[in-house]
Amino acid sequence: MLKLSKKTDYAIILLTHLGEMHMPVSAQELSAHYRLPHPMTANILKQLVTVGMTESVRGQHGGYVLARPAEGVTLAEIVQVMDGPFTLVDCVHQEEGCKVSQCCSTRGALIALHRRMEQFMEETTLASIIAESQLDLTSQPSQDHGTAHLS
Amino acid sequence: MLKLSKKTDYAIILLTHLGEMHMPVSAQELSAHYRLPHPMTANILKQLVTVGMTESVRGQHGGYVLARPAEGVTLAEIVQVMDGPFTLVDCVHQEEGCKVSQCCSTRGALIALHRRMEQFMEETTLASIIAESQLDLTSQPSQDHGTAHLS
DNA sequence: AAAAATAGCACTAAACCAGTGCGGATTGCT
DNA sequence: AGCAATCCGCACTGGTTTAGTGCTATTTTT
Repeated sequence: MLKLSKKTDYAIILLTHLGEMHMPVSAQELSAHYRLPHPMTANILKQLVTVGMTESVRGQHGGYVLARPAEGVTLAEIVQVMDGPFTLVDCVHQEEGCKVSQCCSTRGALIALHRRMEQFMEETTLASIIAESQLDLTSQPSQDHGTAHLS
Repeated sequence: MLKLSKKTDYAIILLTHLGEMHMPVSAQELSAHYRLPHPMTANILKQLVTVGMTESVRGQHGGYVLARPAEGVTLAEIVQVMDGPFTLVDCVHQEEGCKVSQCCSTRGALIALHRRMEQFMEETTLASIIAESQLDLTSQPSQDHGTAHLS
């Protein structure tokens, strides 16, 4: 299915939240705020620590902070960490072409789509997500979830 | 996982092939040519008939043909038929916003990515895939028919 | 009648996803 | 010192999806 996994989706939401804060936020708070199952939230945050995207503060009033500025965290990286390497179709990463390359006409088109997605995800950072959401807040409260700013 | 299912991938390949031919091609021939499991191939082609993308010719020397000109069959449609509706994240299709919309900053960016992918898939037709592959043909003398991991 | 092909079902094994649980370590507060 | 909040690391489970298989019937050509 051409779909982000829930874990990836959650990770994006959580990281974006951390990017807006400048003090540790606990898994507890995050799961309550977004109504996500607490163990899920905790697992995701733990995983993000192990790959160096967040840092943790232990003990009471502890929590998580972004390990790097929000400008430096791309959507591509988040997807890669949570979902594994992005591979629209397997042959994208088979450098010498698939085994039936001389009769398969579709590789070019699929790789083109793959590249476009990849590029968009590379360009989109937590900072740009935050910036866009700020715009929406000022213009319209809830209709017409502003789209095109990133396009 | 952000990936096309194998069935979708196979469908694209098979339809592209049919788009290049102008006579019925049997499931037998197709599965042999691309080294795909025959029952798989047959199932996919049958499914494509039921949704009106291909037509079948029964009996000896029968097979499948495109039901419509290759210009009118989009990648979006194929994905939709084989994989179900394209939904990068669930909230893309929740018109009134997700339950935490007022605190979720990420919807805009994900919808932007979704729209881009959708647009590319709408623009890409079997005809354009075929056209592109014709260009590549000028430089591919590979002669390897090992296993068929095309996707 | 035999052969080649599609039609329509139903089934299975394996992988993956989403979510849960628990015992332990670390820190802050009282 | 003791307690509570919090992170840490690992393992487990139930359910869904994917990929692939099988069988019987029907249609058409030779």
